[in-house]
Amino acid sequence: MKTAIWWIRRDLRLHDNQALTAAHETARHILPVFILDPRLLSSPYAAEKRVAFLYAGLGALNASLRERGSRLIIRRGNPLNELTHLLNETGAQVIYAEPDYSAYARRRDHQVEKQFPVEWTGSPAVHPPGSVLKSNGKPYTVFTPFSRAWKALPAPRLPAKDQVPDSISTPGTITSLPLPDVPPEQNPDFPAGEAEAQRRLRAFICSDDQPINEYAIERNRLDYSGTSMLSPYLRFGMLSARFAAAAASEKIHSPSSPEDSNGAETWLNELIWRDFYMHILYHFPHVRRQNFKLGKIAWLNDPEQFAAWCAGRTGFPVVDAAMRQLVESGWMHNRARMIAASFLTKDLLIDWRWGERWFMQNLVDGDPAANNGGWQWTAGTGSDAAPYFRIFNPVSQGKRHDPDGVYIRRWLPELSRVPNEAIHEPWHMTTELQNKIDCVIGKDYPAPIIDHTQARQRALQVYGNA
DNA sequence: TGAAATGTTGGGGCG
DNA sequence: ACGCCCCAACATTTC
Repeated sequence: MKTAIWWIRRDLRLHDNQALTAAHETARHILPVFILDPRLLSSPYAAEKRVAFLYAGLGALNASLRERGSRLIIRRGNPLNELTHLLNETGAQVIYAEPDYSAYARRRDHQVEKQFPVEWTGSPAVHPPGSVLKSNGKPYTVFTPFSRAWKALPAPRLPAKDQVPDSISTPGTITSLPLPDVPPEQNPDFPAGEAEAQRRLRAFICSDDQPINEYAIERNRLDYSGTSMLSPYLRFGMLSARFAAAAASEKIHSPSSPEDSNGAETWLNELIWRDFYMHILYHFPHVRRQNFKLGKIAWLNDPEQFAAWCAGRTGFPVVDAAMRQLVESGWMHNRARMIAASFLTKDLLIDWRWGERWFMQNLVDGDPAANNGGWQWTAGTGSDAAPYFRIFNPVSQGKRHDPDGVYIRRWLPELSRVPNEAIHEPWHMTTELQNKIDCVIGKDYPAPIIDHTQARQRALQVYGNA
């Protein structure tokens, strides 16, 4: 075979890339193609920061392709049309691509495979949807048995180091749009590209301090970077999920000390949750629109309260810190995601879909499956969701996971002078103190927009009816 | 990967 | 020594 298209979608990497490997093994020439799809780039769920991260990732991928004598070909438009043009221009005989699982992606890919020969290979999941099923052939809807079956599959193994082809031949005649401009300083916390992803993975698992060993305990701390912060890289496949899982498995089976496997186990479990939600979205695509379970919930959907939540002005410090972290940095600690989501759906009784959309509009790592799964979990409407009566108390969550208010002060500078005793409930400060530290509640920082105790009772009532 | 309400236990103060 | 109360600490149940 002469020429193959490597259609890149959410696998912006050369390492452990099965589509690239398959193309390289069968074709003399490879066209690495990325199609900018206006349907996705201007969708109501698109996020400026995520698009910037994607563009920066395309730049990084292009750079490593150039080191191998190749380059990235950028097109813009409807993917079916663009692929038609490319196949006509180049005479390529086959397309290699990694599957994707959202409803839109599957419709798109189905159209393409009806017209052209496509070889689907690899997966953004560790174990692709369809590969983890109950003995009756049906998908799991409960996490624990899912994870048991997942772990019973052959463990993913680290691919050989020399697996990345050192030379990729790409015809020079094919035209490409220029690489999209990356707004400067857009994602300072997340430099794009697989080199950075690999560096972070190594720092997390292999470096001297090995944060993964403490992950079981420290992952819940908002004021301490105990998480891997790899989600954006996994989202765009700058890190292969299979590669990450293999690294975690290796750590579990040969830990530096026996108690160290605990952290790696816990982290692997999070990768399994990621797979679980991809499988759920694949088997039950309607979850993007509807509750997986529970009837209709009588949401209040107050637009002003929603705006306050989005802006981080609810008057509950840990919630507001989380929401400001999201908007300012494009990322939110997972514990904070649960706290913020519980507050929106339970305390404010606002439809989880509103929160889901806001997260998608702001998260660098925003992924339809994981984000939807997380929201339905917290709302109590998902498969294997938190029970409806599990309602987070924003004050006690703050005290437990940010005991000294470091996280709160990091994102809410107006509270920087509030003493530790009051940092989680600043409305308890005396007016004298408020004046003295120049942080008047209701002026410099909002008073709580609801009474949590009453809101909790109300949520139990409303959810009880559903 | 909750939190609040309710129940139980046991030590210590005290008459 | 004993019974009684209080209440913190822990356990269990409920939402």
